[in-house]
Amino acid sequence: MDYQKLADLLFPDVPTREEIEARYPKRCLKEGAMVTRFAPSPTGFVHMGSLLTAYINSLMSSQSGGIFLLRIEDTDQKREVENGTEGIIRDLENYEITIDEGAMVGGNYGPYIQSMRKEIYLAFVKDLVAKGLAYPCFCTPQELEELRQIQEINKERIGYFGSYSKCKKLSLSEIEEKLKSGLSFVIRLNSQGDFSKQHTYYDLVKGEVHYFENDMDIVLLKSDNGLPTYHFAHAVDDYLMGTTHVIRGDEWLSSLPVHLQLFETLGVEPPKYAHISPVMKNDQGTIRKLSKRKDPEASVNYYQELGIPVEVVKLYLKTLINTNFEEWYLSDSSEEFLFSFDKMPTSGSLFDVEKLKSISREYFSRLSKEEVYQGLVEYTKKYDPEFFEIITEQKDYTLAVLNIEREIEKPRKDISSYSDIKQLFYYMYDCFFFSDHTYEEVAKDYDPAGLREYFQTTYTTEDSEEEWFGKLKEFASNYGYTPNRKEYKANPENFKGTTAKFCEMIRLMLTKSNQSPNLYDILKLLGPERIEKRLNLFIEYLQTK
RNA sequence: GGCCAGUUGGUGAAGUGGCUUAACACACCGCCCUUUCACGGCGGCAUUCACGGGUCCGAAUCCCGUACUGGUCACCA
Repeated sequence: MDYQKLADLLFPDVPTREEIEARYPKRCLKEGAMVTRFAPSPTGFVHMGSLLTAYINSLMSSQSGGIFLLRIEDTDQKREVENGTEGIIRDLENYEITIDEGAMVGGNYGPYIQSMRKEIYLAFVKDLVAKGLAYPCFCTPQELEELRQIQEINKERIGYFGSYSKCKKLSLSEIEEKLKSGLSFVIRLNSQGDFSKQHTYYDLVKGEVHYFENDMDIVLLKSDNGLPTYHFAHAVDDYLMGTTHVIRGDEWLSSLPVHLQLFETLGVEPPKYAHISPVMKNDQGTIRKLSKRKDPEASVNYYQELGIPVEVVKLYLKTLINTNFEEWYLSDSSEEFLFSFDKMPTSGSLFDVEKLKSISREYFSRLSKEEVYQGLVEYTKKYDPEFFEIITEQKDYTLAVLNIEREIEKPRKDISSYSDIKQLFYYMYDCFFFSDHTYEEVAKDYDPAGLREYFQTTYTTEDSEEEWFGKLKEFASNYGYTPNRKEYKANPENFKGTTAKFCEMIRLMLTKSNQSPNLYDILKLLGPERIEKRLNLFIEYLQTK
């Protein structure tokens, strides 16, 4: 068979492989620099699993001084979503994952959208056909279905291979005839693989994996639009784009033999592969992949709506990528942390929102009041306009509120998201305090007279915290609240309660809640006027009880 | 169903033949500190690494089998 003739017949006006290759010179990067890529379909959004993949790719390239590129795999038009690419880029931007080159960003190895690379794939396919390594197949979906059924009945492997590859046996004139009659065709690989031969591959994450050579004549070029299949596009693109490391989900592990074979057939070096395990979820006892459709926490927007900072999600992802990262982060080490493939988990890890929130609390506790304020402004602007108004009108006051037990050696760790803040500090704002909330349970023996007297005679805004507390104790003590717990425990009937009880009243009066940060700070910030109003309300409330 | 991979507390996991009476972190529990809640401190939480067998002086670590979980078997990526 004259393969060159066949190639010309099939693809008359297509550039040569050499012409294409000339456009993609070898990259000049320093030793060890990784060229990685994120290659999603343009489905319009990035979910937690793909964000993790993208992030690992980005991390590995940037820490090695390499390139991270974004390629859009839009060879399946059925999957395409309007503005799908923009959505992906927006999500990556939100997560501050920098794309060095790629779709909508540009670069010297483009185009980075596969549908725009049609002639490139054609050139490579033509080259393979001319070498007898690929051939046209005219089998209809019905024929393939029949073949599958036969193989199923015979308990054979399913696929287009060996003696089942009937189009491989077509003569040139037969092909010519079919073409003339306008039959549509795909281009298949003429597989040289031997399924009985086993090899070992060293995956960067999974370690040694064993596989058999591929002997299936897989489809390279699809019939409908002349676009390549994923497998072929992957080989061609990553070769031309100079990808050194393919980091992808481990659902691809089983097609690794095909991909390795494709690179071999093209006569080029394959990239190194790292197959990462998916993020899982325990769904009422069954463990499965985190699903965008079923799990709200799989959506990257979920965290933005909750007000969990991007940095926190990234921090959490980093702990999933390499668990020793967390130890490093907590240790405040000045040394740079380097991620490594062999520390990545080989089996899927469960996504733990509790852990993420804990990381978030730690993160928030390290922020300055300005940083929290800034983040809160951005968050409320989008998700809570009412609160936004209030905090921008009362900026300095809000700053002071946010600084309660912050910027000290052991700051509070009770904020896990921007949406927590309003709930945590509502009582610092009259508009919320007086409208939305009710007092938490009130003990029967609260003594409003004592409270009133305390504020009339003893409390002053001038005192330092120690002075304040000293005076409070003294006052409460004279009023029957002992500062001595043991004494109280021994003879409870002799006292109205302990200092704690007295503080409890103040706290309830100020916040309607029986838990809050340090009273001293709250009193000071609220100021005499607000205190007076709250005192009156509280006493009124107690009298109705 | 075939093939491939994985399986260490409630969770993420360290661990690569003796330094492991299994690190660290989250969660949980107890105590201490204390004006509440947090924070912080101290302690508890796997006598055992899915199960069964084997190799070895010695196994979570190596080998075999079983179970379970996941992935994959498209002109989808």
